[in-house]
Amino acid sequence: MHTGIAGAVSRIEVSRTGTTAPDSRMGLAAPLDRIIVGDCIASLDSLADASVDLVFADPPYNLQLEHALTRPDQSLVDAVDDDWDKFASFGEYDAFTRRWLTACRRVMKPDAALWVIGSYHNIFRVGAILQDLGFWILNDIVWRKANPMPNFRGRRFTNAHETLIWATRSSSKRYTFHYEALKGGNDDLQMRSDWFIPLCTGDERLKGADGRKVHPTQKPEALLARVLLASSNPGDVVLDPFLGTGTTAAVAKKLGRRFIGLEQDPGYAAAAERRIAGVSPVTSAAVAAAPARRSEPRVPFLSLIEAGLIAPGETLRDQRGRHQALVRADGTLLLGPAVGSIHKIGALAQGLPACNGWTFWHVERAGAPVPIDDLRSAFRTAFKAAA
Amino acid sequence: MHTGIAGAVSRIEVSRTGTTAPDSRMGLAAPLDRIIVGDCIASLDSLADASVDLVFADPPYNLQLEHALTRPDQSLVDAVDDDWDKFASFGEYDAFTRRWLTACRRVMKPDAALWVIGSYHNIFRVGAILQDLGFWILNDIVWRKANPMPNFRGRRFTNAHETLIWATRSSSKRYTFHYEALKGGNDDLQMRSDWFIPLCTGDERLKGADGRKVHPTQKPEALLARVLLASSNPGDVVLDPFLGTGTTAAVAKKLGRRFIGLEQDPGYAAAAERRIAGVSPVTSAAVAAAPARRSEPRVPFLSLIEAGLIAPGETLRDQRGRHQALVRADGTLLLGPAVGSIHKIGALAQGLPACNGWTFWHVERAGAPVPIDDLRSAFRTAFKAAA
DNA sequence: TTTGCATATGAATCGCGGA
DNA sequence: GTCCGCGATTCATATGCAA
Repeated sequence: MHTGIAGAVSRIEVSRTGTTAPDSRMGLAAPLDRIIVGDCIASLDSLADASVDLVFADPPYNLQLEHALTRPDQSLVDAVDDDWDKFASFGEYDAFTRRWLTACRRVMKPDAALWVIGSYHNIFRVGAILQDLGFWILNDIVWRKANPMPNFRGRRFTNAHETLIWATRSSSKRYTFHYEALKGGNDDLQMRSDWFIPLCTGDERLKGADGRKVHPTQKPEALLARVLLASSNPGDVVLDPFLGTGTTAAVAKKLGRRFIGLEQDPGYAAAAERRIAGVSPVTSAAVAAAPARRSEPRVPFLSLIEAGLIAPGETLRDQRGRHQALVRADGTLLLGPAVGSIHKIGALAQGLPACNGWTFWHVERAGAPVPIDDLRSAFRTAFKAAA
Repeated sequence: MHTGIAGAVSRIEVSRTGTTAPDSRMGLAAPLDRIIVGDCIASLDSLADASVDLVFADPPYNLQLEHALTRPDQSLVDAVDDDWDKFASFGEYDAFTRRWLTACRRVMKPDAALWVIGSYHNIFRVGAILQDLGFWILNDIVWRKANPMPNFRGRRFTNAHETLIWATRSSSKRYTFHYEALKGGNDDLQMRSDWFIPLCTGDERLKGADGRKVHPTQKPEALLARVLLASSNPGDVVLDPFLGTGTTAAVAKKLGRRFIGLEQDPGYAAAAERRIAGVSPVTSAAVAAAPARRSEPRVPFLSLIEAGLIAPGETLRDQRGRHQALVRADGTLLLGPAVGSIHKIGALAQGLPACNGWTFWHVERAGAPVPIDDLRSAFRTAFKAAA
């Protein structure tokens, strides 16, 4: 599937703004916004420990595996025990998978995440090995293709999807996920695990001088964009160990992320280089981190009283006026004999184990109930303006 | 999760029309249209070689739940915490998987096929072991749930699908696939690998005397119907090694297939028996693929950006140009310091409690304002076949 | 009878930061 | 590292009761 593009390239500087990442314990500097041409494992081994925030991998389909699988003799063997000779090709693919995943794991920061995309030929093996290595699967995602190639012989279902696995380096709880941003771009409904995205065609598809596609499995930029928007921040370092013609790098540049691209094939790397050079980043306002409720500064309820937004002695009620509590000067609430935080007293009032007091309690303003969360927002706005 | 159903049952005859299959090389008769209560492996070992045409397996998923989960309203999610789903390690789960798959393989006819359903917790392991044992994967199928449980903490994508693997016993090319029937039931389009089917709820869901669900993971009959119609013939013997409350058997009976059901739990088996007794086979003329249910063609605003119909950084305006907002790369809008969906920001701009962003916002095309709803229509038209 | 509101629920690996 | 408390978080259906 090679075209006539480019010759031997040992290292390609992709961007004039390329810099290096801070030294790590290994004392090596990671080359940012560049493509490293060479063996994937060797290139990974040259990177510093804990230096990347996100990995996106589109690993190769093992040709040897394909060849071995077409052998006609498997039906003759009534397999109960493993026959090494028979499964040698799977074993080789597994060993390769284990090597590159292990190498990726080393260069990932502790809270980094990894994405892998594959089809039924390889994704089950990749997923099982991921788990064996200690990665922690967060979701499997289905890329539903808008326009898949039909099954010409009519012997199977149209292969209309590919599978992505999203996993953290370990089962530690911290990872990047822009939940609210994705929800906001989806009619205020949380984004599901099935994504409907067209194939990479038309102008987006890289063509050689002969008009033929440069790479057989070029992924759509829309797919990478959703991955990067969901699970990385502007400025994050995104590593693609099988860069191909550079979709990951192009989208990373467009969205204000840094990238490290590894590619064995100089032709692909050269095509990727030219492609990336032509990418203009979108404006920072279009990609700047959106304010998430979780990351907003904490506001003690007491601050609202101190700011005069709520008076000591006022009565708080729930939306429908079924529960009420008295505001004390110290920022606690009084309900019968009980004194406690807005959350504790809200939970107590409803007989529930927990409660978000900010959204549960209301004060009366101009004859209508106003959530105290609105007062908190006003406080934050005023505070920001003052600061 | 047991209900008060039934007591000890050693073998349950489900149908008065039950017969036995022809003797095999092992000289054992397979009990047809019956449920065998007992250990799955032992029961499989009691069946004759090469005696079944199709296997459908819904094995334990090995879910690894760490804590109780509550909905935002503090109600408790009734999770799958049954003993039968607990395994000490991946290694143990793998060994279990290898045992039952190997046992199934023996009782499958040479041209028989097998289906397994699972989630990301187990399906990668199952798929890899399938391949190791010599099964030949034909497709992986995605069951897209119409009404999945949301992700209550907003920490991941909604887990909106499960995966099925369809595989033959070996790489032999012969297997049953009713391509034309499925195509006919799908508006004369090839049936794709992503199926949109609702959860099993309402009257179809088996309830105990206490009104609670009998089985935590009962599958929808529509799913089994599509599987059996696609990959089996009337009169074929369908084996389910994890019958549960009998969906496979009930659909098999309805569609004129024979079944062998294995179930460890006498309570589940008894419920299945009663259920199956109430099933009437449909006339053979009516045994055709149920029309595919089409998902609602909801289009995320983000998809318009991904498709290049709107560029990140563009300005949206209302019809008369009195309000404007900036399009962000993630499909949210930016208005002053506020970031939110097209609906939220539309409402904010007008000072209204709600707004339909699709009709409110416009982009400029050829010097004239175009509602973004028109772009959505264009997107739908371009990809309507896949909805 | 119809309409509308309140409630129930589904295979789920479902916080985070400061002390 | 652990502990503790704040406070963030849900969608499509089905059903039952009230008006």
